[in-house]
Amino acid sequence: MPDTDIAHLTDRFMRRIHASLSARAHIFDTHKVGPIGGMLLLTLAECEPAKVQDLVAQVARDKSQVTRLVKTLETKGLIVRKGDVQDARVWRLTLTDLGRDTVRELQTAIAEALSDILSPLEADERETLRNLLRRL
Amino acid sequence: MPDTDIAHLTDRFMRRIHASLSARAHIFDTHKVGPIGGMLLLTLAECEPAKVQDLVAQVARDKSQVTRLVKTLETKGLIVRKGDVQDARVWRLTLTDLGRDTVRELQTAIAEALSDILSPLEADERETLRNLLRRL
DNA sequence: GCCAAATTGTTGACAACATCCACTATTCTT
DNA sequence: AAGAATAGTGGATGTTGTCAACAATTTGGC
Repeated sequence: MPDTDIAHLTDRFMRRIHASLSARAHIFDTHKVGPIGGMLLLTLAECEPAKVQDLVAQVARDKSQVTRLVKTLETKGLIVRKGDVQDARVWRLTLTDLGRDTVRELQTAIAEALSDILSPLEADERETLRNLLRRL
Repeated sequence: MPDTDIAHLTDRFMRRIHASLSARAHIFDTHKVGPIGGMLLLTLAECEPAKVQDLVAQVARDKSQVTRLVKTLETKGLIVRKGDVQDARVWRLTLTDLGRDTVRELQTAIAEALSDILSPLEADERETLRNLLRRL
């Protein structure tokens, strides 16, 4: 019963991250990728070459949404789609050089924002937070 | 730098809560309050009688959005607005009996969803998670 | 080999949510 | 009393989320 407020606290935490990032979006989001577009790029940097389905699983969004975002990212020249040789249904997504640059910018921006927000926590506390979240 | 994934993990966590709740929304959300409408009711249950501004601060949303949600909650008969005696600009928001019932339903629904999602954590671990989040 | 079932990605339609800005009314400051 | 600040409302617009339908392809049983 008292666990209820965890949802509220998490929401507030997420909102702070979002606000902090969009506040300086004009600096790093030069391609107007948006929050979820950024997430896609970041996860793509770890799953490369990924299927659309991989991204769907990672970012936990509807596949239709991912499809559309992938399309806009492609037209912006940040990623490329190649047909898979084994399965004609799937597209293999990879980052372009431009996309990789964008990923680096995103990573430093997020790191800055989080080090700002997480400042009240010590290093080991952040570690336990990360571990707890990872186990969920 | 390695703190970057905390944002991603938190997002996934929040999405799981949201999905778990909307999956059974048809059971408890009889008045179609929606996620943020529910948040407003829950926080109102703790700040009563609250100003719109209080809710804005608590749920970290734009005030115009809160205004509109408050209006729909009022027309649904879940809350009532009374003019403040000391400050003619502010409205004092209170829950109706119907609203209080809804809050109870929401609380049990969220408790169920969270006990589901938080099941991999022990009780003391949930406690530390809550404490860490609260300090942010 | 064949067919039903499942999977992958795409698209449309629409609702919910978010953001920005302007505006009125009221209070506070000095 | 004048100007700045605050509370709440409303419009306009864009983004994100959800649902359902669809074609193309693969998979598994028989």
